[in-house]
Amino acid sequence: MENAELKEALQSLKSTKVRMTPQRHAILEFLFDCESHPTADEIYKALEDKFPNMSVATVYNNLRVFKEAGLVRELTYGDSSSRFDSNTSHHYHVICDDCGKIVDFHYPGLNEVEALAEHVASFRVRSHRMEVYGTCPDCRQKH
Amino acid sequence: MENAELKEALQSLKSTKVRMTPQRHAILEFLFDCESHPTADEIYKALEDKFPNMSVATVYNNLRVFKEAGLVRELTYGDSSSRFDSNTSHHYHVICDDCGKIVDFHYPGLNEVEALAEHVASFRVRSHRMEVYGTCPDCRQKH
DNA sequence: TCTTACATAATAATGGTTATAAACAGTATA
DNA sequence: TATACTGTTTATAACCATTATTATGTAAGA
Repeated sequence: MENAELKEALQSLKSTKVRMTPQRHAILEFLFDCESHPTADEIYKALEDKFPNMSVATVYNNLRVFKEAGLVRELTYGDSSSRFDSNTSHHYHVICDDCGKIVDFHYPGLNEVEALAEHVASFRVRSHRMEVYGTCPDCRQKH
Repeated sequence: MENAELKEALQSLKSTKVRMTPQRHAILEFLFDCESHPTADEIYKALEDKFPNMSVATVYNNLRVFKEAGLVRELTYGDSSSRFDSNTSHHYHVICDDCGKIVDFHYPGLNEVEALAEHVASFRVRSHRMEVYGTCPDCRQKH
């Protein structure tokens, strides 16, 4: 199945001097097809069949490249390692504190938050991030 | 100058089996007097005159103790080290993508977000987190 | 005083991330 | 083509925030 957002991302890289390589394509493809927010190591492991010789540094380097190109967002949840998210779809997540399950969740109209922040802090605002934490139905039953 | 919130925090620790030590008092005092959101290392360095023999581990251990007691919040952002915030009352942060500067930012009425998430995901919602990202005035001038 | 539980300090270990250097590959220009 | 140039990958070492370990110290209770 084709992924339109991936195509768009690849296209937008062509306008920069960032070269497309097999490794980069695979990392991007994995990220855009991925439902969750993988860590760099998870990406690395997911691609080691396809690229047995790929270095971890390559994953990190390219994630940074994509981040700087605005295609990918880095999220830190307080556990040891960063997670990465293809930055295209604007939705939020509800996260279970117990089992880590992530449920998508649409909520409109936080543009005003950005506008207000821009005003009170004199920042040029680029984006925002929001998550809701709680206990999922399954974990609630266990207790 | 006295700090009412610090007193309150010290008081609330008495009801637990957490012992008050000079190091703990100093860490708490520094955090509550601090305008910014220091890292563990910044706290460590700020107190090394007063406690030349204090271990970094002591700072980390006690920050965890305070966190578990609900007195301190740990903020994990993209940069390498965690930051700690004594202001546990609900506020949000605007973060500079370039230099990491953090500015506090009050915004009312995201309770409805929790309510909606609770409804659509059937979670029992406990909390939420939001941050706004952009470029601070200083970094904007540099470019 | 003896015992127990909690704290600190010093140090080592862990592990995610980044820096370095050498080999490699695509691109442009002559 | 040949050559130079720039960007990329790989492998490895280094870095650094955080945690684990262990020995020592200290407060509180019986």
